[in-house]
Amino acid sequence: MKISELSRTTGTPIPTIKYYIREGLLARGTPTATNQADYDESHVQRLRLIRVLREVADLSVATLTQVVAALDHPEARARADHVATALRSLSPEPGPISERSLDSVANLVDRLGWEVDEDCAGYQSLAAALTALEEHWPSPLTLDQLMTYGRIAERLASFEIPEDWNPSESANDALTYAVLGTVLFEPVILSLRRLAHVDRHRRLIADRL
Amino acid sequence: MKISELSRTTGTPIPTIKYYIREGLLARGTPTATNQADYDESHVQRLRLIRVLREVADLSVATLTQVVAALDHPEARARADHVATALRSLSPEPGPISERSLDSVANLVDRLGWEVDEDCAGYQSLAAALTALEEHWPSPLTLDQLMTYGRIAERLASFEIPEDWNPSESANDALTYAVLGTVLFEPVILSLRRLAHVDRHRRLIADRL
DNA sequence: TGAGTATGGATAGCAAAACTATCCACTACG
DNA sequence: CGTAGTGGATAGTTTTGCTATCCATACTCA
Repeated sequence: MKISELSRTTGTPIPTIKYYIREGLLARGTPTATNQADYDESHVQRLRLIRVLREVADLSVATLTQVVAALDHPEARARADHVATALRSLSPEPGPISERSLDSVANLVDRLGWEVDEDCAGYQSLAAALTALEEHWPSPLTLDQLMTYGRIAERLASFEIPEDWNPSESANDALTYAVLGTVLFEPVILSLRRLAHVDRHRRLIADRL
Repeated sequence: MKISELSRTTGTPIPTIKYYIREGLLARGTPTATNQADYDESHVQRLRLIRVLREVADLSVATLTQVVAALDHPEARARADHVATALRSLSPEPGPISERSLDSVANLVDRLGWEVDEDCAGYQSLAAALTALEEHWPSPLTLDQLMTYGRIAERLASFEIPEDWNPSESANDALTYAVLGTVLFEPVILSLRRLAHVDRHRRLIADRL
């Protein structure tokens, strides 16, 4: 497949494709002559992924570099760790983290019985989020409140990854779907929460009259 | 209070403050001479809010324009609508929306018994999120699955806005807290979900051995 | 076979966003 | 009185994410 066809099937301008190649987001085609290279299905897939992450999830090219590094680097580790690494690559380094928040997270994870690594997806960004909360929100979040959030997250996870879930054939596909699922489902959850808040506000105010 | 003090107490450089004023995010000080103006506590508050929304939530200045418009524009509408408007201003216009997705949202809201406006916070962005899902995720989301998400969102909302919740004294404070709470708590929820996913992956893989 | 278009690779240019710096006429303060 | 600070305007800077141009070569098809 030539670059023009790659461009046509993915709807991405040729200069943009060249740019992604320069930035290392997309592999070079296999060269067939000094100025000729061949692109295949894997390029189409990758390019589609890049476009979704850029346009739907609004990830920066710098973050995408991390993501493709995680995808292309299926080292000899357990499958679960892969997913953790891929997901972690989605959030470009978190803000400042306080000791207190880090303790809270450790405590929470312990009490929930989760076995997660300290540098896995969500761990540091949760600590950063709690630090921001500490700093800018009037009342501190108690461990009990955090536990409630944690159990809701558990409920979400067990609903989203059913008991009979099977990892895809290829590890690469598994990672791709983990990444894609994360960025596609998060907006759904957040929008629903906002909607639920609006409804609850309305309800409580109506009750009061 | 002079601008230098405003700068010192909020840690924002003077040129940046001037920039925010130019952009309409911050009110001008009350002039006391041709080149002298007075800033007060409300300026400090607003500036702090701006910094949190910019640095923690990474909102664009354009979006902030919407937010402050919502905050400064407490028209004669019900309190709940205010909150809905303020929250809506947080998500700068959503991507493409399909008919199907819009129907799904209407259906869902109906079945959940929510009474929310079609142009309130979350409604359009949920439709956009579902459209993206339709387009980029292999299996479509059934209404039952959506309902499950919806009920989890309800649980979240009723936990976060307790029965005895009281709107703050001033409407402006209420809106500010609604906005601030939204951007501060969303990362907590998303991080926890990612953590829960990692744990569940690990668990399922462990079970399989 | 040769005219015209396409290709890969490099380099330069561009537009938006979010500041940042400079300037100027003035004022406030010690 | 003089030095530092101020409000307002205008211009410059940096980063990001593309686009556009160039050139030597190669493919395409009349």
